Amino acid sequence: MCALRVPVSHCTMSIAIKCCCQLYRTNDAFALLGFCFRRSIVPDVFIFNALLDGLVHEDRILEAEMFFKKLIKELFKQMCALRVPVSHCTMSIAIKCCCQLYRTNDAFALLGFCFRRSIVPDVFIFNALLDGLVHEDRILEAEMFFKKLIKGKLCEPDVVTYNTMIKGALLMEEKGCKPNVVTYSTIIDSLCKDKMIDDAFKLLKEMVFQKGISPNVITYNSLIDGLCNLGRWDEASKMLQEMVDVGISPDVQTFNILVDAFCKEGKVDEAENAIDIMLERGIVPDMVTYNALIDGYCLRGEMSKAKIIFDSMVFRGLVPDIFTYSSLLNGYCKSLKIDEAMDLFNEITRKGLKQDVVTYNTMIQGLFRVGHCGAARRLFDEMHKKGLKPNECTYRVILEGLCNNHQIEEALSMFHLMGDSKLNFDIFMYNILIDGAGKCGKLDIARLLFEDITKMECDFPPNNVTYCVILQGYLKNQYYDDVEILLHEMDGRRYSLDATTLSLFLDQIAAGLLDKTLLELIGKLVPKELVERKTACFVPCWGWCQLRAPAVNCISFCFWICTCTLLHII
DNA sequence: ATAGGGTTAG
Repeated sequence: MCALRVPVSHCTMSIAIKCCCQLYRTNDAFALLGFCFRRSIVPDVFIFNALLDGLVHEDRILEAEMFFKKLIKELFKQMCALRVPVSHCTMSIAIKCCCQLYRTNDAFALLGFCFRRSIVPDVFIFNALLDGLVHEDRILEAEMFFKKLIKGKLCEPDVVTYNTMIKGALLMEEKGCKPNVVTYSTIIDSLCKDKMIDDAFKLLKEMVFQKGISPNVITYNSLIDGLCNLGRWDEASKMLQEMVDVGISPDVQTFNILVDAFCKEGKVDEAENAIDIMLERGIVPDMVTYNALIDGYCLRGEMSKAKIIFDSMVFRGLVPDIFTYSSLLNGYCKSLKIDEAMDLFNEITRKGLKQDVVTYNTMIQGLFRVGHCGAARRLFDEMHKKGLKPNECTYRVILEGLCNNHQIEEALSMFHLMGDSKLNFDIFMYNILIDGAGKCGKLDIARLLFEDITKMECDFPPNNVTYCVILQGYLKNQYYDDVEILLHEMDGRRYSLDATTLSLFLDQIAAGLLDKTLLELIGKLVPKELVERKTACFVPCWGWCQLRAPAVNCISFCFWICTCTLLHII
């Protein structure tokens, strides 16, 4: 193969090694492993397993044991010597390998290696470790590790994590150690937080009907919170009713969940209603209740009402905390009352409360909004001096602020600085910059950034927003060459157009800048749920269409309706 | 032992 220049891939080696092992020629397989290293082919868990399996087949158990112990050390030594980079992927494979071989302790040692090498473990690595513990019947340790992951926000658990934990709970029971309402509530709560509410209900059913364990007020609160966060209001109120029916009284936290959910939806009246019910039931609103309500008014820019709630809170003897001030600060900033915001910002320190990264982020954003870029930057420096570490949100706010104030070059240099400091920059940051560049008329920059993330091996592929903002950049700058390709790519990725992008398309088609044959393709990119909405709006919509673009025929009728709905024209 | 407040692109 080498003589014929047939490329020898990882797959080839994997097959060859497996083949040798099964033919009782493990020594030859080890020779091939050496070949892998020389060729910089990184062996994976299947290759290691084949080799170990081969040794075991040949009854070379001691060697297998030794091989395994050496494996990790040797592997890294060889890899380092050959300058094969020890990547995140290598560690992931090695850890998984250990776990599957009932060597979870070794796997945890490797986790330490990760931290020392500043390789950030991800959900796959944590899942492997959890699974390893469960496999070794170390369920309690698994449960502790799981809680540590959640509390320390070390990773976002995924469906595999939960399946492992559920499997663990079942295994626990088999061993005669029964999981109780706390075990189940812990898992249910994490499922709810991750919007996996249907799985949470599946687990609830299992808990109630198969294990005979009754949910408590905490279980209900978690479920109600999960439903509210998904906007599934009917089910949330059903749960609330069910809770009362089975004789569990909603407590202050239950109401706080409801108040907070109403406020976030902008339904402050309903939140006030909930507080009235609360008072009728003799439940005393606490700090969290007031903060939620204040935040609700601030989000709507109703600062005088927010202030009234603030006063009544103080009247009731509650001392406003950093959350209270932060909401008010956000409210003033959002309504562009920058002097009031600044006064409040200074008041925080006077009241003996500590400024944190959130209050700084809010204030910096506010200053950028009114164009006070210098003041915003000074605050950013001040934050540094105080030893407060800027987070991803800080950088987003600054990038967006600079872009909106036409300082795209500064934004770019800040972005590169972030890259050097190994801060996590993600698709959000790219979207902000692409959008900003497009708005500043720097389409070349927008295109370069877009190319950056569409070329192979980028950690984060462009998302729906990326496509929308790059398209907006193209349309605003009347550059149409790639528009159709981009739309096709969006279709292939099942992405959809948002209201802003749609309206830009509409306007330019109506103005004759873009060919109307694009409409069919655009129509495909309108979210389906909108197509099904309100047939009653057909008539006025059609009239509006003809008024704005008489040339449009009915191929894209649905598209037009959706556009109108999106733009709140009907 | 398990649950509830503040900042975040278009």
